[in-house]
Amino acid sequence: MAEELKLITAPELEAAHDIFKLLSNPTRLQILYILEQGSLNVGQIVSVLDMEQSAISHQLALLREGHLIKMERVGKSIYYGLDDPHVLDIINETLEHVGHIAKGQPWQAESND
Amino acid sequence: MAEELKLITAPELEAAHDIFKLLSNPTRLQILYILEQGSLNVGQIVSVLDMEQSAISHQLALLREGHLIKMERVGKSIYYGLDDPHVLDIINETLEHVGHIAKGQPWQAESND
DNA sequence: TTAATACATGAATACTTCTTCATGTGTAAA
DNA sequence: TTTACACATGAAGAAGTATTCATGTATTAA
Repeated sequence: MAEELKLITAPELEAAHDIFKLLSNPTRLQILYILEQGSLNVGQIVSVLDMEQSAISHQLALLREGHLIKMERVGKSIYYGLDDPHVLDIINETLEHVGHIAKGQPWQAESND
Repeated sequence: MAEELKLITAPELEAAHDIFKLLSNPTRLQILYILEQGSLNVGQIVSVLDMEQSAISHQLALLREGHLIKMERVGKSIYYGLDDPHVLDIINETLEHVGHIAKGQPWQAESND
């Protein structure tokens, strides 16, 4: 009957779900991607992504609540940086994965570019 | 000014978003997790996850449209299997990641909270 | 203290998603 | 050709999500 199937445990499922929910948004993906390249303040993130400050702040709050980023006030501005670099491994692995699809290439044989 | 920031390209962003959307659901995560252990028909998936057949079928349709699973009819039943084993790497990496959190372990043994 | 800057946050709205219920479709057995 | 079984699919409602608008808060300068 093949009843020896393993399931994801409830706490792991919930934690994984929380992470994937945070990653399932283009704005948050870009924020994490650029923060991997260095900490930025809100104004810089806003201008790089060319979005409204309020929209960025709301997304930053979600990422902060999920412990994926951390904030640090410096004078009047607030700098954000990655708090959990490991999630970038997940993002980058996914980007490599979809890179092949987006370029219409087969699964392996990345080669040039 | 740090204007040499790299952004995720639009097609990659869209593709990554599509994948993370599919992964940001507990039912779909469990489905992918058990299908990694072997192909199953719908009735088996329903009984393992203990959910309504219609709910499972809807989620299977989404995973199928996203090319993460494939179906094969055998008699009256339809068997589903992974179509993109690479996404399981992403899921498993995430599960390992959250495993540490769920078990209350530090990221790299920084200090004992 | 007042004003300006940088950012956070609550409310409202449009949009998306998940589940359930009802029904449709394909296959096999009678 | 009926009937039963296994599964898909459309519609509807509830719940969650993202953005905008308006406003609040912390910091610095005047």
